Amino acid sequence: MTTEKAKLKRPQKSAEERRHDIVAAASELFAEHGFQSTDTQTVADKAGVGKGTLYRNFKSKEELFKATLDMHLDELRATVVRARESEQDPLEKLRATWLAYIGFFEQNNNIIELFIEERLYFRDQERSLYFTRLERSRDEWRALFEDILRVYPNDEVTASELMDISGQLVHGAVLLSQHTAITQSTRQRVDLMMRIFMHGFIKPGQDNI
Amino acid sequence: MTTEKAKLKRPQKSAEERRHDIVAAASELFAEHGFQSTDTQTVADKAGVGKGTLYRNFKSKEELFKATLDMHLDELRATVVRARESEQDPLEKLRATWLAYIGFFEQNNNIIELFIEERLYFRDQERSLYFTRLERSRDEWRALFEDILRVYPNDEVTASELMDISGQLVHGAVLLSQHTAITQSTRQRVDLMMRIFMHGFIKPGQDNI
Amino acid sequence: MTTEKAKLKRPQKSAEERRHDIVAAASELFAEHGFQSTDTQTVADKAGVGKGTLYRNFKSKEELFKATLDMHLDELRATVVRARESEQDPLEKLRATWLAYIGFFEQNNNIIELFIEERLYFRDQERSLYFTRLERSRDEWRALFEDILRVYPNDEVTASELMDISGQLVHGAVLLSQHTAITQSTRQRVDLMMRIFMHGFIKPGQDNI
Amino acid sequence: MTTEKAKLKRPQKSAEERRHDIVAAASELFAEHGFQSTDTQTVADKAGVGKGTLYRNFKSKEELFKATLDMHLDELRATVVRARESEQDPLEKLRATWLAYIGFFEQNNNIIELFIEERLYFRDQERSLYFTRLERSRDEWRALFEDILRVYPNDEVTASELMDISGQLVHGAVLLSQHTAITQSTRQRVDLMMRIFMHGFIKPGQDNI
DNA sequence: AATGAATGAGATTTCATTCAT
DNA sequence: CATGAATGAAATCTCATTCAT
Repeated sequence: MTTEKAKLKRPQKSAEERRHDIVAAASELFAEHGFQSTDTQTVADKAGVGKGTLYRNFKSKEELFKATLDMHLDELRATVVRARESEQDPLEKLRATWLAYIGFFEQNNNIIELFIEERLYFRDQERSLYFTRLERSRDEWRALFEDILRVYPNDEVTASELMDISGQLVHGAVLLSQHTAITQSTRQRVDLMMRIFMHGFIKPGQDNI
Repeated sequence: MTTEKAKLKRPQKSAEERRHDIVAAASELFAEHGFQSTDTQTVADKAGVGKGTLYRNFKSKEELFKATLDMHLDELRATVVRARESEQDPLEKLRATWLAYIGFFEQNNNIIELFIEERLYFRDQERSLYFTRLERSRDEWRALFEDILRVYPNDEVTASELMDISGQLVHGAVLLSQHTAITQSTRQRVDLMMRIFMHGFIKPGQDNI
Repeated sequence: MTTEKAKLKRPQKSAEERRHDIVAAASELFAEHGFQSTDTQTVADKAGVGKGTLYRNFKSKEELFKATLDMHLDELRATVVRARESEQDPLEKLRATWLAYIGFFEQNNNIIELFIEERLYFRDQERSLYFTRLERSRDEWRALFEDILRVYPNDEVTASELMDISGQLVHGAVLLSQHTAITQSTRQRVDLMMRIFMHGFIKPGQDNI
Repeated sequence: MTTEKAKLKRPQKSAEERRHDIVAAASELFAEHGFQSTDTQTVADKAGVGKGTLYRNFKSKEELFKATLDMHLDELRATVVRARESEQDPLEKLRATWLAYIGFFEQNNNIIELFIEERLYFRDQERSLYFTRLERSRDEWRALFEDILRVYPNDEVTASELMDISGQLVHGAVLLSQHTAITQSTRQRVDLMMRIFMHGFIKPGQDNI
């Protein structure tokens, strides 16, 4: 009788925890091998659940994949928001945000590839999760650049344009970071980005000599 | 009329042509569906050859995939070199090269994803083709930035650093171009990139007001 | 009636039974068409399982083939041991063993061909299962012939030699039995073998007339 | 013009020779890897001809296989007949024939497996070539044993029975020779076979002690 | 007549998903 | 509700045979 009770208690983990375990396991495996090369059996094993449980929680491998992307996107957003709010000065907000963004992808190896894979596989079905979210946060980014332009007025450039260049710098950094010999710290790289972004590489007055 | 007759006979293409047909078909399909989701039968059909022919020319699906990447990389290199040599002024060389680079990926839709897929699937086996090539052309890029710095001396930045920022801008542009609502022409975007890269967004003298 | 109900439900066989079903089906098909000409789909169909089940139980077609051979070798050994132990007198043991051996191959049509196929296909990989087992049982056979020589001493022949001749007679019988018009029963053939083996065909005293 | 002539002379080999080259190449390969595992490309390469030529000479791989078997059977028959005719005394004829038979298979490694493979693959179609031939030569064998029985009369055994035992001994020897540690020469083994075949292993007078 | 590139049916094996227990 | 054995569609690759040159 007492053992009965014990038995019932075993699968004590809440549904929420179960889902989380699975997503965590899946996340690592997807990042390591990609979506197609990761097999559901391996995910189930790593999560410590049966394959049936996996399918009770996620309608399909695809949905599981998207759930892992979602999880990472939530983390990314939280990281970025935290960074932005840690500073007062608009330029320092920008620096902190860039640092957070690039740092996030450095710590979550291969994640950027996952977002790109999604584009390949589920192209037909809908818009990519990553870029949907990116879109959604555009206004926040734009606001940041508008703040910056308020401090450093420049009627030859718009907040949108700065936002685009910023996006390119950051995504370029993320994409290349794993493959360029990393001789500098992320901090140093971000500082360089800031310098060029702010002043360019041409010294004032040197211009059209 | 006389060529018509020739066309009706089946196997009168040279081996070279055959390989090319296959790679061309594969290229489109890989770009559209990715490596794993592309079926060798479909490739053969699209190339207008039997599956056996495909396997006579390429030892495996993987080898075919890599041949596809190689072909694109050859094209990319040719495009970029042509652009660079079309201008005399170092800054104009840079502008032309950026334009060519981004233009190439705009015209070859989804190709960047293929290079990223390669990273995911064949990670264990060897270095990615794309980044191997990138590495190989670093010296040419660096030389360009050294030329530029000769014209616009600046001892606060190195050619390597400019090269890194340039790489970020370009790859960021490629990655984002397919997903950002494109309101400007590539030309306009490159001009903006040049402006910021050269002068930053902060007007001289405004600095730390 | 109650069992009827159980039968209708699909997967209620034990893992052991499943494996056995598959091996049984495979055995028949291999014996009929040989290893290479037997299609795994056909085996699965005949066993009443899906192809996936077959591969869950046996890593490859080859492993299935070997499992089949193993099963038959187990049966053969059991048959032979049983026969040998059914008699007390050494010569009667021999007769019973021969009978069992030949009878086994008569009842398991084409099995000898399977053992020979194994030799052909897997030559490079390892020693043939059949001959490995044969080797292993040599001591038992030799012991039998030593017993016999104890009863009928003959210093012109060794137990090993008798064993060799016995082996030839038995394997020759197995090989030929399916192809010679069988006018006699196995029993009669074994009796003839015994007569010649014991006394030869030349009557005493007739020798070199 | 003169070179023209030279060109025409190139494929100087007669059709007969070509066929022979192909069969010779095929024979080795079939013996080494078996029928199914031998591929026609390899045969063509080894024979030094194109695959088309192979198919001009033999309707199918199967026909080529049978042609190689036929060739070996012709050789076997010639060898055996030569041996038989080399002796006058019936018993010596037998000894010589056995020796030739076993020697033939010792020199043509794995050939016995080929005959057995034929049984497996072409079972449905017709009688095996080997056993068809065996059948055909039965009369000659029987005549030999009748001769022997004329010299050593024994009304307890028939020529047919002796022939069967002889067949078993010989085929058993062939089958086992490649797999038993061969400590004796073929000659020695045949002598032992003769001794037992003639007198058995039981000394006269010892019989039912 | 000889060649060997092209063909495609067919074979093995994998793996996402289901479902009886 | 959890499990994992069972499933079979689908994918890669091979190889006997054909046929244009």
